[in-house]
Amino acid sequence: MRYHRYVKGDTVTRTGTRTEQKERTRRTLLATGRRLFATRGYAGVGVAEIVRESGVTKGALYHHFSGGKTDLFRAVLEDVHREVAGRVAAAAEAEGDPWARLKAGCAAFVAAGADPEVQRIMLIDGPAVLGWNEWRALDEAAAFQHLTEALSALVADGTIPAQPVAPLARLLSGAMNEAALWLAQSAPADLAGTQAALSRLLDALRA
Amino acid sequence: MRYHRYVKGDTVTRTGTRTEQKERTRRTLLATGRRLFATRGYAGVGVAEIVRESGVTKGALYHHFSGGKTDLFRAVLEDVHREVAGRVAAAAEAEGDPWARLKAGCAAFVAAGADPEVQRIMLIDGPAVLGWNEWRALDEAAAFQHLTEALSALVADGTIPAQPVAPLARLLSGAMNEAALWLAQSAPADLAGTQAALSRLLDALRA
DNA sequence: GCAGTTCACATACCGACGGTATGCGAGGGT
DNA sequence: ACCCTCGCATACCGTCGGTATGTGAACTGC
Repeated sequence: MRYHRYVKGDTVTRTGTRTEQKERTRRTLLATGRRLFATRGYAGVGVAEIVRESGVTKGALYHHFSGGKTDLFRAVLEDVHREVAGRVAAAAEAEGDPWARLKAGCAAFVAAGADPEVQRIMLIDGPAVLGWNEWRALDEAAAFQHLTEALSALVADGTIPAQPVAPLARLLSGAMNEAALWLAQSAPADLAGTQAALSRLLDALRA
Repeated sequence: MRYHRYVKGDTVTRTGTRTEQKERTRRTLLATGRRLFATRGYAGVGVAEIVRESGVTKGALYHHFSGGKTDLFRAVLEDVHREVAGRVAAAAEAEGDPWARLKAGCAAFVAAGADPEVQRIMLIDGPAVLGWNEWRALDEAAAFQHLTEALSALVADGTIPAQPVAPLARLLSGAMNEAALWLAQSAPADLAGTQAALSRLLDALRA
């Protein structure tokens, strides 16, 4: 029941069954990678540093993420995407009518994206590291889907004039991405102004 | 009046004065870098390949761009930004009234961004390589400025309700960036739909 | 038109980094 | 109690970005 790591110099002792330990190592790598990627960017951090701060070696990293640094980043990005999507969904579902849901979801997205940690990973390095196609696929499965659904509902009930929702959703998604990027590196005073501008933009969509 | 390059094996002969030759080398490096960065991305191309295809060595590259690969990319990105800004300005100035200028400029930007070469460099790798702050500064000096001026004019003449133009410009800029990204990797049929959605979004801004 | 200087490169070399092949030893099934 | 599994550790390699130094043609002043 004890996991004894094979180490040359000293002997590191770890606890738990093998699957527990595996999961713990994986989570540690994900957490360390996320922290480092967020603070210094994908290109600015090496795998040596990631494994060092995780208390493991490169062997462990490549065992869990066969694609190496890129695979680890992908996993981190997926986590971030899920987290943001969760926040957006929670904010939206707290509201009753479709219009309020849309505005709450958009505000939540901008607020979430304003987190610098989310930012650098999701909006800056994500497309560059994985390529825009793969990044888009991840986004599609996360927050973007909520946006499309909300817009569809609003078109269905006549709040927004009939039109294809897909291109509109892309435009709004891009607008909010940019808003989040701006907020992360400006005075917090701009948050109100940006949210207000977004709110006006959304209001303008109503017939 | 002849420039004789010092080479071990064979002897490459070049023509022109020293400043002419310098400028030619610089332009060649810029052109090669732009082509390679556009097709395979910043991380996907090495300096060895750039200088090989340029017919020079690393010494030349580091002589012209002391910051190395990053500096070359920055210079390429500035070129691309200038080019896009030029296209946008030309399209806008061809129109008479401010509203038509805005719409023409936006359409031109989306069309320009749809060029995959512009795309990868300006919208994907740009922020990741140089950092968002520096990227933003370049964009600010280029196409983004035209957008802000156009919006200011429309607010001044009452076409658009009075409001701070800066955050609105950022939202629209982000929307158009995303639109361009989408267009570059989708069927050309989507261009019409996206342009239509953007047009509707802009129309919605009018009081 | 010649001597000395400049400078636009070429060459050689280095450290760092991402990736891989292999070894090991504690779980865990039988 | 045995052996196989597998989650790592260790050692090693190729590549790549960057740098220090050399070189000779283009310029400068006399």
